[in-house]
Amino acid sequence: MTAARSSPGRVTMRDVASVAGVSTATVSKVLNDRPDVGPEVRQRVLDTIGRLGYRVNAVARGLRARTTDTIAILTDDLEGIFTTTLMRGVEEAASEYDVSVLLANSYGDPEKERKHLRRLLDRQVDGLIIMSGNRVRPRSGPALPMPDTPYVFLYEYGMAEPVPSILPDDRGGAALAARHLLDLGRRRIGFINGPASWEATADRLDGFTATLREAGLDADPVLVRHAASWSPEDGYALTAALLDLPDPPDAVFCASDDLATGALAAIHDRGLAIPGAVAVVGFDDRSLAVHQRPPLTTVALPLLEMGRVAGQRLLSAINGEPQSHELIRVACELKIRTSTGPA
Amino acid sequence: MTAARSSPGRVTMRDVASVAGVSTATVSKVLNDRPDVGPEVRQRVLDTIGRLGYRVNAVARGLRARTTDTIAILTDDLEGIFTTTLMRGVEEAASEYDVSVLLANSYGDPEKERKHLRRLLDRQVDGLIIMSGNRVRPRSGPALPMPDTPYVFLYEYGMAEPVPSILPDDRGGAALAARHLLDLGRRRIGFINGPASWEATADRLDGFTATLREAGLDADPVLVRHAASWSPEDGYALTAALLDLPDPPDAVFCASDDLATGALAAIHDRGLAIPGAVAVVGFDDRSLAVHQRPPLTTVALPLLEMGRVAGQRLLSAINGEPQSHELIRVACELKIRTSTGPA
DNA sequence: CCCAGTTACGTAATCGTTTTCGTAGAGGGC
DNA sequence: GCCCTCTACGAAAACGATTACGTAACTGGG
Repeated sequence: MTAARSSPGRVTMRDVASVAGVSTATVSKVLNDRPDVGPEVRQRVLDTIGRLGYRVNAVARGLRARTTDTIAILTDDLEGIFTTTLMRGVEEAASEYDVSVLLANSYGDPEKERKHLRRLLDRQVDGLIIMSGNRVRPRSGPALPMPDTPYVFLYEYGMAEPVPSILPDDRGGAALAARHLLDLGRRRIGFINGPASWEATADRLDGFTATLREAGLDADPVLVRHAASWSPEDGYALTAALLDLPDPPDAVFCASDDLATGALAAIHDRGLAIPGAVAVVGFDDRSLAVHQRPPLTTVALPLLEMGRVAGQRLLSAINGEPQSHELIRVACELKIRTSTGPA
Repeated sequence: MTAARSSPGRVTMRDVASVAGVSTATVSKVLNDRPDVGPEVRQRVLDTIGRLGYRVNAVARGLRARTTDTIAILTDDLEGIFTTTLMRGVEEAASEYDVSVLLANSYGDPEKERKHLRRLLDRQVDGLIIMSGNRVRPRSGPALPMPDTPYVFLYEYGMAEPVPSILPDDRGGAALAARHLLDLGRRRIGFINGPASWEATADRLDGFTATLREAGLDADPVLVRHAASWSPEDGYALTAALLDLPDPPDAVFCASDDLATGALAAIHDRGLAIPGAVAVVGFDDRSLAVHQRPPLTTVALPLLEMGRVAGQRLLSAINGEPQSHELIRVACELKIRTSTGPA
């Protein structure tokens, strides 16, 4: 008279059906909130489900319904600084829709990437988030043709052709920094940009100069430098060079927190006050920014939000909404700390 | 005469079978390397698979074969400092066996954790890695009963009852540090431990004192302190207190890199040479360790290896090998940098 | 009172594999 | 030539759900 089970397997839909005295079709309808099932039968089925502890088998459901409620994140650097936050955003968006997230790490090895991709497609994932650190080499879509599987590129620069993709608003972020410094009364603002080979640097430069121009003052070309790398050492050297100028800057905007770290050191070593004599703004908002002395004002990459947007966009594409191939830029946020302030 | 497909769906096993002039059973046998299929038929099937671009449907296979070749990582802090490296280790192990990894993040919310767990079990994952930051509250297994699903706890302290779990060898790691300092000729070694509420601190203390005792000198109780937190500030304060002693230490071993960072600052502020007057060893090997001045000698947590071991252990349990409930400790490694050295 | 239209449920096909048997034919020992 | 054992394959039944369709019972309008 208890559960009608004897085999060691999990309790299945047929068990529920037979105990509740209905057909499996009805049980399925109850589970999926179909309208054509009476209230008392529905309740009876629900009760039996509870009593037997029935849980749907997502694999069987996936086979029949041709959807797995699973998306995958394909990354080439699982340990990258920005990776986890991006992933968290994606996971949050997916969780809201009861979609699970598969993880695949390629280490940047194209062979491994293809292998993972094949395996994911074999697993019938409903969609794909393709993510990597800032790669420079141009790409033109997934490594494998995926006729029916939607995808979104996340934080991936240098796409050769239009694909659905999510990037930070580098231009707007740089503009935020410039306007902040202008608002504080700084007028000679230096800009230490990253290596020109990085696509983001062009936008950051553009946002910077455009904002100065709007304020009526042209960016002094001598105050704008491209670093050879993103390292603190380069930040140090280029800042030192700026300070040696006959007409040195009263503020330095760096295109990364690492560069800004070097800038802080250079200014400090000159015996100049921060932000008194020279204000400093970074970019990225890595955790090191807040631990600088003084704590670094910086333009935060909206990583969490980018991940969320990527997830939402992918899920809406999965749900059949028309997939645009446009590039979406997510706004950066200025984190004001003590490395800037009234002169 | 080309592919026998007209419907828009993927090419299926039946298509391969009909084109190759065999039954689906035979195709399946070829795919799974069963012995009972002749060489010429096998080749013919293989060729057709290649020509049609057939790929197995893992969902259907999973339904029938009752195994999904998927494990899940359940974490409560996706953005934790140690999390990604642990995950990478798990992913590496899984990849070797062609097993995919599902990711679930609970933010430490037990309700969310249960919800995720239910969903994962519905998805018929073959096994579970349960992972979190160093949690203090005692736990006694998964949040939900999982009759047939193997699991391994990874980097989870304070388990109330024996469960399969993986931890770093805290005792051995501390011993490594102590022996290193002894070998360098240090004789008055201070130990700044973490909060006593953390299970790891007892083992680290034990490894430290045991090593001193083996060397014939007892640890001076006055040189052993428990910090109230793991913060650099506490490291600074406690180190300062040790240095103020009438008979101050010639080396300080800290139970975390953060504590050690504070220790370095305190020693530096006293105008004492590092490692000349006082040597410093940390614990964890976070990336900040190498960026200290001087670069910090530290006991590295074997995170990657722990992840790998957890993955391998889980997979072997999945493959039917008897699952022991013992706790496995993975050896730490001493990273010698310049904060230690000849006196 | 009849009949078309709902409503509520069941039947059975189906999703794409794996796997258990069954069996035809080849081969071998005697 | 008989029987028995392999070998190589196919037929068909799962696996556990979803869903198109069929149909009995009920409804209400005329």
